[in-house]
Amino acid sequence: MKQTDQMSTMSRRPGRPRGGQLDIGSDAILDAAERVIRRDGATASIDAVAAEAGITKPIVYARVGSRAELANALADRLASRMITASREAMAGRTFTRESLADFIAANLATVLEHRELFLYVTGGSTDQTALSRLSLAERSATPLARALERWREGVGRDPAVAGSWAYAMVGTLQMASLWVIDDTSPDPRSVADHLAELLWWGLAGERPAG
Amino acid sequence: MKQTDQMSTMSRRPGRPRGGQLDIGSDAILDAAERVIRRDGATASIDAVAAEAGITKPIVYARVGSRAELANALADRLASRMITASREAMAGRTFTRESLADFIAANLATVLEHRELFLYVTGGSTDQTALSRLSLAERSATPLARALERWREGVGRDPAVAGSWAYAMVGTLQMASLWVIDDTSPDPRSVADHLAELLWWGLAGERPAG
DNA sequence: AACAAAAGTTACCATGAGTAAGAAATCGCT
DNA sequence: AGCGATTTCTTACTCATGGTAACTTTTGTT
Repeated sequence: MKQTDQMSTMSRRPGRPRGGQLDIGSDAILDAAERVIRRDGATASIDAVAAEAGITKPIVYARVGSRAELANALADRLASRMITASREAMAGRTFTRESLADFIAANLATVLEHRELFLYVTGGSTDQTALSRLSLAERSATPLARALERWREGVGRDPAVAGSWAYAMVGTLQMASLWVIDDTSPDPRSVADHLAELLWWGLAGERPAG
Repeated sequence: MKQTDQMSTMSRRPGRPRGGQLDIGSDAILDAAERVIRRDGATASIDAVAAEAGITKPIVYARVGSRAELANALADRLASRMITASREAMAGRTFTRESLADFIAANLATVLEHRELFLYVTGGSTDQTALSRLSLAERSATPLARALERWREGVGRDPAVAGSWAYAMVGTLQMASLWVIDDTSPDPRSVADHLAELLWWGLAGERPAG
């Protein structure tokens, strides 16, 4: 135990480390960022992330880039978890109003599991441009839009609505997530049912008889 | 013209001003904030707002409060403009799919008129809690929820969906606004038509015959 | 006239993003 | 092997900004 660089709380000496390079890649930094955000909330600083990863700030910049790029990478992770949860909820099921409600509920549940991370990636810093604030949205909306396009073509209806519908659903989910997180809403399952009730008839493309 | 405090670029001397008090209220400060945000974008600082109003930072804090409270007050203004635009678009019309599309288009147009202000109030600073990020949403969602509740009761259907539906519509509008602002979307009128197509059948509460 | 209260500006502090400068290891060339 | 160039870190800094304390001038009160 005479080695001094075993503990993550130890500070390394300056200069190139023995062995040529630290084995801390961007994945480990993103893991550390998630831990810090979960612990300290969405105000987590880059310094705190670096400390959690056992490194210093300039390494964070070297590995993952600026704060906006960090948020972007974390948005990717959160989006892929939401997509995974959605797929599981829909796996092998036909598209019905019930499965739509379960799809929405799965997304709300995933956001609730990652409350602070969601606030971090959607909150963004003030200087984030409109484009960068679309990042999380795009990651979810683009595959959704593709799926809607194919389906609309399949049922012989105009596929041009797909993009708007995908962003509408993502916006609905984001706002509903915020509402649920804030705890002024009914329970998530009810919200999911209500949203499915709203969206189902339009999505299904069926029409009143009259 | 021998007075020295005519120009807004002049700096006043310290101490209580002659006459007892400056005649700059919170409205004038909010006006200044809107000008600065329109000119400099959503990154406008409190100092810049104060300078535009011809005063200094502590006065901004005395009159309107912290940055979050400033954003809140500006959110009120933007929300009331959107509500006004909506009312004008819907005035004296029955609720049809066309009027719904016009309602959505009016909201998108208002956001496009106040592009940077919209980004300022929805973007928020990193430390804003979930609750404060709901502020603009709440202001639009609450009256909308009331209207939906009354209408659902009127047609004899469960009014419990009103809250969820209101937040869904606000979320849809916010995300669509962001997409349209970012200029990667189709033209706003098409987006409005697509969104109306999605939402109309659920809102109308009509059902397929089969 | 003297003093307290009010209402500003200036000057400051704290924090945090991002970067330049310095230190210790490795690599490459003779 | 020896030694400078390069790499890869940490430290230490700059800069911008939200927020506040300290100071200054006018007004009101006794």
